[in-house]
Amino acid sequence: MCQAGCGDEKIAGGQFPIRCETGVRNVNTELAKAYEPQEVEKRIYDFWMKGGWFHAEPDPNKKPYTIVMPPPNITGQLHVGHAMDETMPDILIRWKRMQGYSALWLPGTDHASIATEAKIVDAMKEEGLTKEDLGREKFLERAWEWREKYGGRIVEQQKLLGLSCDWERSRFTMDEGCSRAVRHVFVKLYEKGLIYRGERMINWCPHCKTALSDIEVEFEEQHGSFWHLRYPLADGSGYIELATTRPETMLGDTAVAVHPEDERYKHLVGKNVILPLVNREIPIVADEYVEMDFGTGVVKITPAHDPNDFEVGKRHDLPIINVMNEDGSINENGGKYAGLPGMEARKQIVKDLEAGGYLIKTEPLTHNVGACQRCHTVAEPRISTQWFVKMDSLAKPAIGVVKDGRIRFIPEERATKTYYNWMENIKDWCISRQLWWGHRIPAWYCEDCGEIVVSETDPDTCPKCGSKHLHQDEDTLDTWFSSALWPFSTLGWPDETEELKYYYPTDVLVPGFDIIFFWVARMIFSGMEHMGEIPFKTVCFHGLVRDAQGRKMSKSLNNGVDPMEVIEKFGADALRMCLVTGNSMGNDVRFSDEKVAASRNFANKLWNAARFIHMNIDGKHVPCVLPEAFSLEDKWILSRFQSVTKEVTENLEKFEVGVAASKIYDFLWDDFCDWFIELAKIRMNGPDQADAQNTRQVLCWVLSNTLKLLHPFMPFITEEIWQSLPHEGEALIIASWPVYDEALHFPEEEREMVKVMELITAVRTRRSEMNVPPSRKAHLYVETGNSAAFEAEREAICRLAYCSGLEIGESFSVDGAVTVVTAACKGYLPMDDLVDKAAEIARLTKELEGAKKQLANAEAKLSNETFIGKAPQNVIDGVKDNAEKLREKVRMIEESLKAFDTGC
RNA sequence: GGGGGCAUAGCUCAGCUGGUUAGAGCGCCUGCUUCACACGUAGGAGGUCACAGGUUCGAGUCCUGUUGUCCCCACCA
Repeated sequence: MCQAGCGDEKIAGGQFPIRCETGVRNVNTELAKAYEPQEVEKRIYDFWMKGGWFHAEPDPNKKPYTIVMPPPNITGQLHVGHAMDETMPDILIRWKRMQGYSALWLPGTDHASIATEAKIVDAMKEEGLTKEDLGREKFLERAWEWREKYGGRIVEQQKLLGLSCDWERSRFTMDEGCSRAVRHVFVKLYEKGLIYRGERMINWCPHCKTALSDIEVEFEEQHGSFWHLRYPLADGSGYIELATTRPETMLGDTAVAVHPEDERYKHLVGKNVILPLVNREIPIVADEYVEMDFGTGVVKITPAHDPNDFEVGKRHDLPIINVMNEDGSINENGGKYAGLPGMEARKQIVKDLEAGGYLIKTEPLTHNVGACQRCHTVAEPRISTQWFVKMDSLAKPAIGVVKDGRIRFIPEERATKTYYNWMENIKDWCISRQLWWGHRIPAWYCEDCGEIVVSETDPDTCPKCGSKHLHQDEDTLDTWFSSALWPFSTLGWPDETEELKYYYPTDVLVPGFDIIFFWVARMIFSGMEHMGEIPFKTVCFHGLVRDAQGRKMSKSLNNGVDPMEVIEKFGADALRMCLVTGNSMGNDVRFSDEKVAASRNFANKLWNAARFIHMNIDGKHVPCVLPEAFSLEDKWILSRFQSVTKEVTENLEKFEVGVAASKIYDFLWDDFCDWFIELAKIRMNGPDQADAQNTRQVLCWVLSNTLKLLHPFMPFITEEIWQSLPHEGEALIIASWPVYDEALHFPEEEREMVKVMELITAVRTRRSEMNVPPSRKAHLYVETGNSAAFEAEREAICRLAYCSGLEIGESFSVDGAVTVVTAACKGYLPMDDLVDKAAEIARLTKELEGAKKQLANAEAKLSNETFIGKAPQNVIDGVKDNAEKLREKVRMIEESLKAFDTGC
């Protein structure tokens, strides 16, 4: 309980004493010298949860501010990339919440159809089970169990990171509402003719046994072979030579193509060749797709297993022979090779070709091979019946809203170019997957009349023939089909909820660059199509988090960083701060323990500043309000605080989160701790009780308000300390964000204080250069035309510049003294025994040269008429001021040198 | 093949629409058992802002080219 009996209770277990409105506090002993985040973070998070401050409701008196979380996959646990995904928005949300917005930070998880299914299949393998053994229903039961287990774990980890999400509104891409939205969209697009089913060339993963969209295929450089083959002409007049990287596909060859202009082969066009091993007669066709310069200029055409060949096949009306099973093995069309797995077939076919004399040579070749994004199995192009979204009409408005600036990308140029490039060349989106875990396609086939029924509700009868024999399409939807609806499906769409009206469109999205096509682009066209409105106003792309050597984090390198370990070791605040300081949007970030340690040190610095203040206010009546009267340094720190408040707010508005963080860091460490606290010590130990009290109040006020600025970045430690200081209001998380106050801006006093600080630094530097220990004090004479600031800070100068005494005046003549010169004054330190006159003269001469050079520079500028004519006034004034200072400095140095000459 | 990023101190990186003397963290060197903090404090060394041109009164910043490096898209069998 508070000594003053105000009844205020402490947040259980805090290291600091009770919080208290009156400012009277218990005297605290035995505070840990180093900040220990583990205990604090847990307790503070509970405190926030109990306070209900993460929850947002539509409120007509407030402006909405919305961020939806990129839903992490439920495949496992959080990695440091997620920490990046989530820290940035959490900073923005906490900031906006403090600014009084109804700030909604909407979390959730993604069912991640293919990724999750693959994991479950792997896990089942260990039990010796396959999907088919279990059957669809049992498999889905397992999947939901998986979701319970891992979805929950992710949320726990996000809480440890300090995310201030509205957990009550947490969503899952396969929950009831999202599933309804998915069906609604599917039916709507189908009815508009924007979803169709058809037989097309698609990418197929033989391992996952499903179709993939184009962007789910990643090209990897592989070392392979280039087999040069000879196909005999049917008329026995010779051979035609060609080369291939996939000899097994020859089983499905239905032609050989050459370029129509190729003189070497013109005479052969129209003739036939005998396909070796298969003995099928296939034509030689002419097609411009063939590049004359590559290989022999002859291409074998396999329309069923190559997208280009498929096109050639269409142009020449070639038969399509599918020779591959779902698992990549050769099917019955492969004759004697039927049943062989792809690689086996390749080996056997090469062997047989060689034996038959059809193999000319084998060359090594590095080429790009498409692989499944999930399992990295080589993807096979394959003809198959799938569902597609027709893209061209959807892409147009999605390009438009970025072009006209309704949606802004950051970094702008880089992101928009990438986006346009993709959107403008977009192909139809293959959305069906031969998987079980996901949204099942809402299409039913009538077994009697063949009618396809696409419906939001499960149909009983065929609307065409009335048959009851309907079966649902076996396939599920691409996992991104549901995440594309995330910004509005999570707000209740297709219902017209209050939330949807209030919070949509959302404000910012903070995704990684890697999902610009998968997710960002698709949300944009979905938002436009279904809501008629953009899904978000700004997209801030962040870069990749790399390891200390700059390598991509990957399982194979085992260089991934577990954010939970980092939090355990350094604290969540340190991790969060580390992820944003010194970074700019869109650029990759290197992660190292040293970097987190730097942020941890900052937390500790803050902790100790608070500890110092507690040592001075505990047990005393210190309200956290500004005093009536300010000293020079009070005005200086308050004025600095105003500037920082203004700048940090502006930086956040421009999403310059890294710059904002460094400004708070510098202010707190350099200005507040290294200068203001040091100055405060003098005043609080001095005889002037009123001034000592004022000092305490200013210390409290500045720290308390700086905590507000820092809170979005380092929420835990700031809340902990803020609660321990005299404060108004329940919690820092809902305190008002500081607003720039002109009444507390003192530019003149700031400049005066800087003069004093420059003198102190100059003296310290000179002493340090001469290796004088702080214990050895020296008298200081300060020569200045304007003594007010130096007089006001007399005590400070003595203490911080290690003076035994201080005299301030217009002119001194001091023998055997070390001289320091700043822009505003000259100081003498009589240290006869330490003064090496020759060295002093050399040093002063060097300094004079430097000053003269700078002065000449400035004067040259000022005498340049075009500069005066064209440069803005503030720049000219700056140069003028600087020249004036330099002239004074030159004069003072010259004077000192003269004194040495005359020996006085 | 097309597009883009990056190149600034020993290392990792900031540097907004061009504007006074280019900054930070870490590392390094030198003082300091100063009554918040050695996860500290006070100083110091260290940069031709990749290279070559150009625009401008003025360029780390804008333009062109060159080199190195990384990424994205396309996918020549």
